[in-house]
Amino acid sequence: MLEKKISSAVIKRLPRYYRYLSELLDKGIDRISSQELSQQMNVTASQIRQDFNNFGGFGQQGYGYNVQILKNEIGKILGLDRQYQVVILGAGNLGQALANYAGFSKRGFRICGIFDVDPQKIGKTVGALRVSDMSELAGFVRENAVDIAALTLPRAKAPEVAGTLMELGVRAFWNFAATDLDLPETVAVENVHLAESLMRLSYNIANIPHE
Amino acid sequence: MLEKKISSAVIKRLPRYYRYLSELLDKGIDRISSQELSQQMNVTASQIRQDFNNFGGFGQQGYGYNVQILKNEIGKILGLDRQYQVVILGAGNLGQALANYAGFSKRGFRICGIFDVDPQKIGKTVGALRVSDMSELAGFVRENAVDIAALTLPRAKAPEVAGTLMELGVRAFWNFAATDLDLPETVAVENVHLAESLMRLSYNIANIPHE
DNA sequence: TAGATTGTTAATCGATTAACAATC
DNA sequence: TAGATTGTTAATCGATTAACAATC
Repeated sequence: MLEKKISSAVIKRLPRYYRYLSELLDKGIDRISSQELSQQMNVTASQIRQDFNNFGGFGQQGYGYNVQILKNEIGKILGLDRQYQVVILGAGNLGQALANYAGFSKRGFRICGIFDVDPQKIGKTVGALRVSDMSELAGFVRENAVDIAALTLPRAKAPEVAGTLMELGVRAFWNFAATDLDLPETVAVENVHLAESLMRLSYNIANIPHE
Repeated sequence: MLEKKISSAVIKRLPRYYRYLSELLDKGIDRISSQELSQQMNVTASQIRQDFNNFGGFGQQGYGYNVQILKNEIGKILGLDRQYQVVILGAGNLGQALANYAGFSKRGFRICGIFDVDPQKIGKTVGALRVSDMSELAGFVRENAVDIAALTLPRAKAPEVAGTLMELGVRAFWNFAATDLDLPETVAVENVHLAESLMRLSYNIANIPHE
């Protein structure tokens, strides 16, 4: 790709735009200016226009933005115009919660397998799936063109399992394990470190303004 | 407080330092330089020193940092030197997963209640807790000095429940609902928007370098 | 003392905001 | 045409990196 590199600050904001645009659409609003949107989202209108213009400008002078078009374009940028096959590694509480969450499949993220090493969990039903033995993983990944692996297993096991998956061709990791994966640049890693999130919250408890 | 305002870029990095320092300590390493730490964490040594110096400098020239002391200091900054009473609002998959996760209580976050409106769920056992009826919430919060509310309920209900909790004196919200809460500056809000995290991952799938 | 490494100032880089000409 | 609002350039602000004097 020869397009200008988009800064990660911009990418982080796109899903939030997408959410607000979806809500506007649900309310039947089909047109919005950067000014109005900035008030609803609590950001500057300037930033909104700069962000959208990274991708070529979806608005029209004197009019604003068409909500449906803008939402679609941002969806395409985010890769939401296709399906993804997702496997979950680790059938603990969090893995089961992800497997049961219907919202993901609605957005094109199809959870097609869930794996564990614990004989107590293997065979158990989670949502529409049956928990498989980790030993069946390699065959499954080869047969099912898996796009994304969600890692909801103990942090000690995460790097090794991620490495195996990478060798099997998986190119994206949604990492819930409390460790950094340190994979090559050619794979995508998105970390969700809940413990770190909770620490930021406790920091803010002690530092909220005016107390 | 008269201390210099710490930028949120710094705060976001503190929990990761804390994690690395904990791991070093587990390995029996009791001393580290910004240089060594920078290599392990993949950041610049300069940034590490700048970050720590926001809080007064915990190192010693010619020596580096004492891992135990540094970890303790960062822990204190993050507010990890005390206990927090946590209630979970919404006993769905995610609420149950949080309630069952032992790691939080190890760090001083004591989950003391879990609430739902669904009669099917009320009375059910989750970890060591029994799911309570949302109608008992007000009394419970008043009696238990609740510090943090984890919101794992549908986004449509989140703002109203958060408002109620705020009136009851809760000053911190760990928000898993796919919406912005828009509460006053005097309360702390930490958002965990899993759907947005997944969208960033799918963006990166289409934009990993060299493909 | 000599060597190492911090604390801190200065330089650079990047992101955000402001301003306005272009244009629907 | 007149008014509105974008796209885009320029100005500002803040965060990161580099450099080095202070000091253990």
